Amino acid sequence: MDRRIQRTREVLHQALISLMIEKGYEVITVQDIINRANVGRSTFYAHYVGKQDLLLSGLKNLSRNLLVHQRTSLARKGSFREKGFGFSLAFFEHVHSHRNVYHAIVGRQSGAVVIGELRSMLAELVRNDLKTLPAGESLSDLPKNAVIQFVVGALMSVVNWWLDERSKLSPAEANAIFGRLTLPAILNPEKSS
Amino acid sequence: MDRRIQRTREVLHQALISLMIEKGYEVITVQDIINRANVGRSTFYAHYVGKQDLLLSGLKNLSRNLLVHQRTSLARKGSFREKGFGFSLAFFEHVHSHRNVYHAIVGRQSGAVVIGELRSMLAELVRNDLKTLPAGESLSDLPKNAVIQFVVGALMSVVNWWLDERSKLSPAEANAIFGRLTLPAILNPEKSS
DNA sequence: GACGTAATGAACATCGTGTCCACTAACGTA
DNA sequence: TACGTTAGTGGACACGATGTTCATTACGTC
Repeated sequence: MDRRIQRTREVLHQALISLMIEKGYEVITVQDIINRANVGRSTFYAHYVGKQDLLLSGLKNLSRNLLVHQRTSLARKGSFREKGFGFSLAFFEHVHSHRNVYHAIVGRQSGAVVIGELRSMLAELVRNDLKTLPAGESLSDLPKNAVIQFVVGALMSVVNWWLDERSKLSPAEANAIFGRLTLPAILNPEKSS
Repeated sequence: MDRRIQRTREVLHQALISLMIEKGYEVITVQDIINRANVGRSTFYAHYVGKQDLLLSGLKNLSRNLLVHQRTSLARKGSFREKGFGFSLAFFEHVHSHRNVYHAIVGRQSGAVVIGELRSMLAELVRNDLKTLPAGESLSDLPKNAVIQFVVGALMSVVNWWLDERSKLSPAEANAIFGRLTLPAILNPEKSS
């Protein structure tokens, strides 16, 4: 691909991210972005239809990243009960290393779009993980979609809290809390031990 | 209070709600609202600073409503374990009777603001309810704020799913699912029976 | 080095915003 | 009922963001 295209897209993404950290996604205008990126107006529209388009194209990376982590985790030995969700630790680590951006995304004043996109991304991962549950190991009389939405909501909530607490805990610790909150509800208690 | 003021505010609220049902909150403009309400532009700005202000003032009703339900529930006899959260059934019922609006609010394309407001409202209620837990009856080594955020997230998730499923279940049934998903995590299992 | 494509920037019409003001209508009260 | 007060009206205005167009220039690629 033409280097000019790569450079332009890269600089636009960087501009968006730095602006999100400063003021939050919602209030950013296309004008802000092209000013920060030092790019012509018509150039922007030659690549993206608007700021939302630019944002979503950036989330593709995250998505690919998490899918890889999930796959390696699923490949490991051990039951679901022992491992928990395969992607969640990777997610907490990703949040941690990009916590500036996430703070702008998840917190107040930002990102119905982003959050919606994140949720449907995570829902996909949760659905994958739950598929590996042998029949009888889960409380399967709960509607599956309800469970998936529940797990995603719990994950977002813990992340939200974690970021608000200035991330005093490590990703692993936060992930453990997530597990303790969600696993009791979806695992069959009698089968334990 | 002057009748003209009451009428103007009422008609503006109605306009906002009907527009939210039609197109979702985000894309509504002040122009839309005053067209629908048939009210002068300057009149709108004499009452509210923008569409968000109008929206939030409408949420006050819901908030008062839920607080009342919670108080009557707390007054009833019975342990937390038996009753669950005092406000949640009332909330599911409120969602059910205004499901058109909630569908526009919770679903895609809408309401980072509304959702944020809802969350902090619900967080307040959850915090109240958790205060009634006698020491030792809960898994208190989990950070309290994490638990609160978790419960709120779970509630929003179940509501979200419930609305997406076209609300085939009754409010009571949805509330039961909510209870089964969240209570196991926050109640001390050994103390049961 | 020549060709093709990307970037530029300036111009433009359009739309929503928020404010202002002189005028009119409706209200509450004495 | 009459009167003073307050709310609503509608048109005008400046401003800023949007999204498109086009002729021109700069840059990669082969």
